[in-house]
Amino acid sequence: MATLKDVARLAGVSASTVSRTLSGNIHVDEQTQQKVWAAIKELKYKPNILAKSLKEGRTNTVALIIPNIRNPIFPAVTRGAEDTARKNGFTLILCNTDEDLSVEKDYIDKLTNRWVDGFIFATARDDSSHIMELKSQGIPVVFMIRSIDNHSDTVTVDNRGGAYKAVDYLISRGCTRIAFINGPLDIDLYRQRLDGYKNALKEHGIPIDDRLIVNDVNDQDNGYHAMLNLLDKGIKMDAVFAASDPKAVNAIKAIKSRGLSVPGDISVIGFDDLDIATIVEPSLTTIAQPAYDIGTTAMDTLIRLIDGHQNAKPIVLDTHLVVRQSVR
Amino acid sequence: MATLKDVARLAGVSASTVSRTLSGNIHVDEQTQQKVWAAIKELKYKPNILAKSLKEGRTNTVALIIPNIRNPIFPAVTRGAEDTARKNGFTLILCNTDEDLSVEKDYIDKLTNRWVDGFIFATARDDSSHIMELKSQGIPVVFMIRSIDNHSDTVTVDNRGGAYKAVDYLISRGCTRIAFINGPLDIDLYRQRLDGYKNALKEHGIPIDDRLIVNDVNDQDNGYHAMLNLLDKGIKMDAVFAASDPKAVNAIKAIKSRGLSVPGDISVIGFDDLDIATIVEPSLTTIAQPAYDIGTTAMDTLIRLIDGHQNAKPIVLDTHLVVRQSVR
DNA sequence: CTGAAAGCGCTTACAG
DNA sequence: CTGAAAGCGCTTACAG
Repeated sequence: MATLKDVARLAGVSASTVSRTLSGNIHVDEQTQQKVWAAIKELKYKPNILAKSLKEGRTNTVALIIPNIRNPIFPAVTRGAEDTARKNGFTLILCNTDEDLSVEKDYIDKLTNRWVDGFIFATARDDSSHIMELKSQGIPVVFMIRSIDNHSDTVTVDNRGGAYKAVDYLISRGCTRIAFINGPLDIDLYRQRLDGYKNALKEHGIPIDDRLIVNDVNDQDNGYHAMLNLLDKGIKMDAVFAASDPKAVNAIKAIKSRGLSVPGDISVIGFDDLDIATIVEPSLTTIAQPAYDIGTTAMDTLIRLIDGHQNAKPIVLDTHLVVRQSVR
Repeated sequence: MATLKDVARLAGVSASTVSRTLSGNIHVDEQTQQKVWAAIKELKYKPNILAKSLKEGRTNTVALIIPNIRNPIFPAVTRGAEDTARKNGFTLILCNTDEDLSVEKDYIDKLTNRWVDGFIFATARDDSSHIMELKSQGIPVVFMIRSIDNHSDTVTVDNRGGAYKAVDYLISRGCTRIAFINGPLDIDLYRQRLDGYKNALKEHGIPIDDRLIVNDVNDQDNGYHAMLNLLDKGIKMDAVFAASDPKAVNAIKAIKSRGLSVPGDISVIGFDDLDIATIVEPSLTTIAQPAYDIGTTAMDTLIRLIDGHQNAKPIVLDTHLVVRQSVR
């Protein structure tokens, strides 16, 4: 492949001049420019980005670390992050960890070393001290969807409020025995949704029954057996709040598999508003989060950080109720 | 951040020696190594991968270009590609084009310039001459899922055979008026599936009725209105073969929306075997493709290419019928 | 407006 | 086994 020097030689100028006409921010004589461009075309020259980045100390590349590419919420969020990255001249590297900490650490190791200008993490858990360490080294880091504490470079949704809305809606439809299928509590958003669930019950004077709460549902089973369990124990319930749409879909499957009907016997409400919410039957009533906007906002925040600005406050986006057929 | 030189200075050795103890393939005195490692630890030194790659002319990074991250077949395939990349010490950059040629060209421009050692494309169309040009420049390129001609570095599925199986099965269940909801014909796999569809009909002596064939269904609508149209025209049919699971799901939605039942009035069969096949009601009978294996095989093929080997033949993986509830 | 030179942070023949 | 030097392909003060 042709290099800067090859172009310079063919055009009869110095390497500096080629570099300058390429960058465009220093004046180069018209005549000279013509010769340079001609040489570039003839040699099909493309600058070596590695060399450029090494010199400039910046790659215009950012990494987005997601925990599970097969959970559709992440592709949805990714689209927003991608579009915003592109709009600002950044390339996005997408890394999927499958919730595996060692995979995540490998990616960080590889990418930290000047490959990328910054990170967005959608993988934070309470034990993510390795990410905090990155941050403390001065590497731009933004937390998205999940966060580990209240620092400023964070884009999340109002999980407490969203969960409250879900449960409040169920209660308004006459439900009083409301089960909660929740994710692992070492992820803050599940703690927050649990809070919202409890708050709503309390405010309506409905006692909290711990037997109705299942935390720590993992990604493999994703609520199917958790729901089956609840059903088979004979615990009375008239509704289920699932902390994500995939969990809600699995809960519906489980309920049906026991010969019960949704929402006839048990109402189900989810959290996300993914495509599957309109595929499952009955279609899923759920709390919508603005996936695309989460992505764009997180990327904007990261780019500001890379450009040396400070971000004032954590950003918390709103959720809203989408009523479909799964609540009576 | 600390550099090689900083480490060398602290350890009281030359940069060469640090580099050698790091690489591990040239003998360095035990004593010296100890000093070097101590310095590395103390300074928290991490090598600058940019500089390393520039020198070595290789980044151990590969790009996977996919057309639509929200179509679950691509996340599924990506997992396989990722795992194989990691196993071989490569980092995977995932790029989503949203079927937009200009986005694709931007990615190629940026990544070709030494960012990546090779590409896997799942985006090939008949007009993808820009990809062939990459190949002709000697850059390792593998086609996956979609291909543009029969060259060796290609991992696809037996689309003709798969489509044949689908239609053959419908016929075996007594269907004779079989509609076909297909994708754009400038993508080879849809031409092949069309071939398989026609072959199966011919072999069973069933006339081909062009009014039953809808090609060029795009990703936005993805079959919903195509199906509605077919229904509203009053064209008689007892089955639908959809060229992908998302299209099949949308066809089912459309059929139901007209008050007809699946499979009572119309049987539906898909192609993919994604999670949504078990979410939709009735659960979807479909032709399964080995998504994860496609990913691993494509990545293996690319890595062989990067390592300077030739790949003998195009790889064509098999499909199989998964019977569920959507065919009577 | 342009060129020669230094340097980004590595690796690797070349000597010893 | 180890060091000094050259070089990967760029960019950018420094001179002129």
